[in-house]
Amino acid sequence: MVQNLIQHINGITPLTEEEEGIVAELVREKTLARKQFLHRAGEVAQYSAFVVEGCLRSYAVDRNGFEHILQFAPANWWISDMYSFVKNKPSELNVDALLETKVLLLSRSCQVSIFDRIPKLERYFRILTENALAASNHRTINYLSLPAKIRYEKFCTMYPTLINTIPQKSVASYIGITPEFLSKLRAEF
Amino acid sequence: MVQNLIQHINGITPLTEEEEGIVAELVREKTLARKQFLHRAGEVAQYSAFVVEGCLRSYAVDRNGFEHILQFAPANWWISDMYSFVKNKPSELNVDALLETKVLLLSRSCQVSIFDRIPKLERYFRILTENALAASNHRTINYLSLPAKIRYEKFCTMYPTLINTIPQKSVASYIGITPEFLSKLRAEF
DNA sequence: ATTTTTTTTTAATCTAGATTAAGAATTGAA
DNA sequence: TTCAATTCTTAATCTAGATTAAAAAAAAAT
Repeated sequence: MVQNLIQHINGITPLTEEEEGIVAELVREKTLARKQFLHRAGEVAQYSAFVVEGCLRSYAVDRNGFEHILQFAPANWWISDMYSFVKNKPSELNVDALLETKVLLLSRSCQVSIFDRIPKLERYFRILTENALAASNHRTINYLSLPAKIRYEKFCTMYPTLINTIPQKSVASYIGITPEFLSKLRAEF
Repeated sequence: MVQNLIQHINGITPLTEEEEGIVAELVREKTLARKQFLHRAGEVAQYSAFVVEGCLRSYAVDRNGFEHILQFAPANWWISDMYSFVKNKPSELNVDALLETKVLLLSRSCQVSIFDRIPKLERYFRILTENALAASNHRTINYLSLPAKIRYEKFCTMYPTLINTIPQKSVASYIGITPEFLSKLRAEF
């Protein structure tokens, strides 16, 4: 389990064996059943989760009860409610499991305290956050400038694995359309 | 000029006088005329810019020639094409000045090399990037779950200063509607 | 295996917001 | 100032995608 995370970190900022040991002590393993929540809207997000196996999602529920997915996290991705996690304030996102999922949990206080002991980890998270921001910007531009059909096609090429593992209505929620309309788009091949 | 940046950094990770001196040597001052480009789509973004005075914007141009604004940067904000700046690849964004604007430029190579000498600066940028990602996530959720009228109202309360300094069509572009439709929304008060 | 729940499809109708086109108002440049 | 360019408004028409409703299909749970 922890080995997956260490490999991921080593791919960005190689650690010494001692540092690897410290990382292993910082995180806590957890298995989430399908539909089990990691974080609920209104609470303060205590943890950021590294997905070892399975898939999580974060999403908001609007005033009409519709869900809007912000992020999918398949294996080797981090997920949290960044706003809540960083500001230590309650926020609007839920995080739950789309499938049975194994995660490693890192609390914000652990994370922040480790940055002084292992600056490499501050670098690791700095780089991950830069990448996430670049990806988020790209998504925003897509959303502003492309019609639904092309957003769907791009989703398929971007997340080929997810297409076959998560329900189609989740894809619709992520790309910002209704499941009925996605069904219609797919019917046109 | 540089003093504005140093104050901004000190608000997040206080620097020693020596460190302040190093920062001052790293950045380059520049004044951009209204409509002057800092970065053009298709080129690699060499610089991240800290706005001292005025306002920049980043935007993409779609296949029909329409502009879609990703970010405004008024005083005390950083702006760049994060994807291009970080990956050192050409990207799809333009950055130009909405008004005459004074900026401080920091090259990626300078930035990265300074992280080893002054880890506080890596922390500074890590925190800024976390905040930017949280804000970007919030915008995505708004875009997925709120109608145009409410997105406009939120924009007005979020950026009260901008409303009176930038053209209304730029607001429309940012919130993802046409200028004609924004005009119609405003007519309903 | 059977039942229940969830997901997907289809189709008719509706609407938020786009498009097109002109004129009016602002702004900026010379 | 005056002229040219840009921005804003109004109004008619159009459309991508939403809504509503039901039935069909698939997946979970028992």
